[in-house]
Amino acid sequence: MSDFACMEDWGLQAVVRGYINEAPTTTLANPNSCFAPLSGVEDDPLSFPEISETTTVLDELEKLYNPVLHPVSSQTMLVSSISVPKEAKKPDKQPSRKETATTYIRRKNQHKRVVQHVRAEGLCSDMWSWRKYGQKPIKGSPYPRSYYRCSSSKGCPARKQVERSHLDPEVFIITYSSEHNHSHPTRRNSLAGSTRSKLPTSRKKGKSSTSPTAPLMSSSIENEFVQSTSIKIEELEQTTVQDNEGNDIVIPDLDKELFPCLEDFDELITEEPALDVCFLDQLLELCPPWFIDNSTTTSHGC
DNA sequence: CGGTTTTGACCGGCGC
DNA sequence: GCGCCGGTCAAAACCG
Repeated sequence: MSDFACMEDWGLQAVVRGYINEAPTTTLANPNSCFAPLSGVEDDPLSFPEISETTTVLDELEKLYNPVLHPVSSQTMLVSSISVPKEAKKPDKQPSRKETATTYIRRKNQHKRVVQHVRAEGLCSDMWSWRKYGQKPIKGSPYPRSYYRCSSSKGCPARKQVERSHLDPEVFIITYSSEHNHSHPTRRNSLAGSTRSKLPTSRKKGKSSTSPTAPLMSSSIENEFVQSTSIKIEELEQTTVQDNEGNDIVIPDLDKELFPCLEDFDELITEEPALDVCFLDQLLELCPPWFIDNSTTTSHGC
């Protein structure tokens, strides 16, 4: 029986609110980082304003990014990424570091971190290949956290942490740290070892299966998503979404049609948080003149 | 053979 | 200084 059989009813705001209520000074950024290497955004002075009142801000953000998020959502990417400021203020009278997302995030290796809340089926959020190098039980959460490093290139400092939200097991919290020092891989290096049995088989050497990390979450399920990332991305030649009237709209492969390389696309979406304007403005620059001429001023029809 | 996952041990930061 | 805890290492096993 699948762990995700009942994973249908989680809403965007529920996820984001749940997080932000715990971390009131978080900053939204990079909402469509589905394609992005998730470079750190807290250094960017153009980052979104700080969120204090989550409900209205989130409502507006949702409206703001609807045109962009909808295609992303259709690829099961659900929620924007959240960047935690490097110098998270120590809240007054906060019980301890283990209580909030902000606190446990601001330990060592704090250069650039981007946190995503993604539903299980949305874990195909990047095209890098990752190698799991550790798993730890996290205090306060029934689910362990898995640690991945980029295996696309030797020496790549990129890291990724995946854990399930203890608030809702449907939601995976993905934390990226550091940046890739190489270009996007076109294919995974190897699939060897990536399709092992989901059920934890007893290890031959008598290593105890009573590890505190073992039964808490079937990491093989999580790994399956992580490993299938690049494959799923490769399969995304087109994306079909529905407009307000329920008509299917085929979203062209922007990477292939508009951007000479993915890095250009990454720069666009990481450098310009105000996607609804800046991103599309730059997009328009890349469009042929005849296309712009035929576009209305408000539709951002690209 | 070359890649992966698993998992116990170790290290270092942080709070008390 | 001590203990807790998160992050990483590394050996062993697994997989194509």
